[in-house]
Amino acid sequence: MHPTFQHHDHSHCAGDSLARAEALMAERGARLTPVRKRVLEILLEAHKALGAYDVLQRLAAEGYGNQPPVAYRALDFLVEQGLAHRIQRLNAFTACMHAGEAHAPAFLICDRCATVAEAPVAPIRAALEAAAAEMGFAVERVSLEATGLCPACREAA
Amino acid sequence: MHPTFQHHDHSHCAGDSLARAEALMAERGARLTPVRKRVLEILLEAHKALGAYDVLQRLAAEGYGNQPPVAYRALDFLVEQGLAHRIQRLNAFTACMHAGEAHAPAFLICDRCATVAEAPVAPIRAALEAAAAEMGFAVERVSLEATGLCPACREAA
DNA sequence: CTATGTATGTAATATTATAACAGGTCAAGA
DNA sequence: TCTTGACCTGTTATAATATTACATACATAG
Repeated sequence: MHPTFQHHDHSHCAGDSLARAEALMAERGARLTPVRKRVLEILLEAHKALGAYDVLQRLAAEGYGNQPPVAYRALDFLVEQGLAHRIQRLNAFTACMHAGEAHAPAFLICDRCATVAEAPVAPIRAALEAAAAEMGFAVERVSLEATGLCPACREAA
Repeated sequence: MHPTFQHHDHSHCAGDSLARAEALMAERGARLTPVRKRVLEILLEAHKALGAYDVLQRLAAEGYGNQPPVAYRALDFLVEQGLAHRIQRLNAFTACMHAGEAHAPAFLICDRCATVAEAPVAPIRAALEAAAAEMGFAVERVSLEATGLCPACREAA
């Protein structure tokens, strides 16, 4: 089974990711400011897709600004930097589990518990780009999102 | 080059699709009422993704209801019946070019002109399902959307 | 220290989508 | 024929998501 769906010590993987993010940002000269860092932590802690307003609520509760742009800006920054992904289907955001690894993510979204896993699908992206090229279309960005039931919810059902 | 991106007599392909849609609905005992039919026509005529409110505006101009649910309900019906697709990335809808054919669509969305083409990617879906299955995840629905430049806009740029 | 670019805070508003209910249409069965 | 029930349409109201515009603060290079 994929790690995302296993029971695991969550504070661990969150801590690792955070450390990696800080290293990456330092390397790039990008600023992981307090708001941005906190937003990333929030996403990591949640370990599922959160809406911008969910994030905003938590920020506000901690003394950060409580207007939408505060959340959206931080989230946009994280997405640009590859530290988070936007899940179109859910109008929501999730922390990236492979920051810096240059991956072509596919998302598996559980309809029940809203857990989001990243599946490895580099070959799929290659196939799509080939098909598109044949049609004369130059692909820039791909989003591949599947809904269904994760192992846990599958058992429960 | 793919037909969608070629210059073509548009009223033709729209007419064909409409006829096919009517046949399909008759076969299934589903009701392609005037609003629904008109919405499908609007999508076919536009030949690109339209937002629900774009559709609504045109409906209202023609004497149909002018409140959001009028558009959303018709669009939802068309999507359920496989006569249209929802493009998550754009919060928009487009007529299906292969109604009734049981296809797993991938969408190629031009960043410039917003034209949307359906690319044939059945094998891709199969690959994704296999990868997901290995992780214990049961896929129900997939959306695969790529942005980039269509042939025409590519030349223009 | 001060000019510059970048980040944050806030108010206002735009865009997308749904809930809840009333009335109309139509076909099947009493 | 009349009634019933399913479904479609219309409308009001509101929720949820996202952006624009502008003011303020903050870091840092010159």
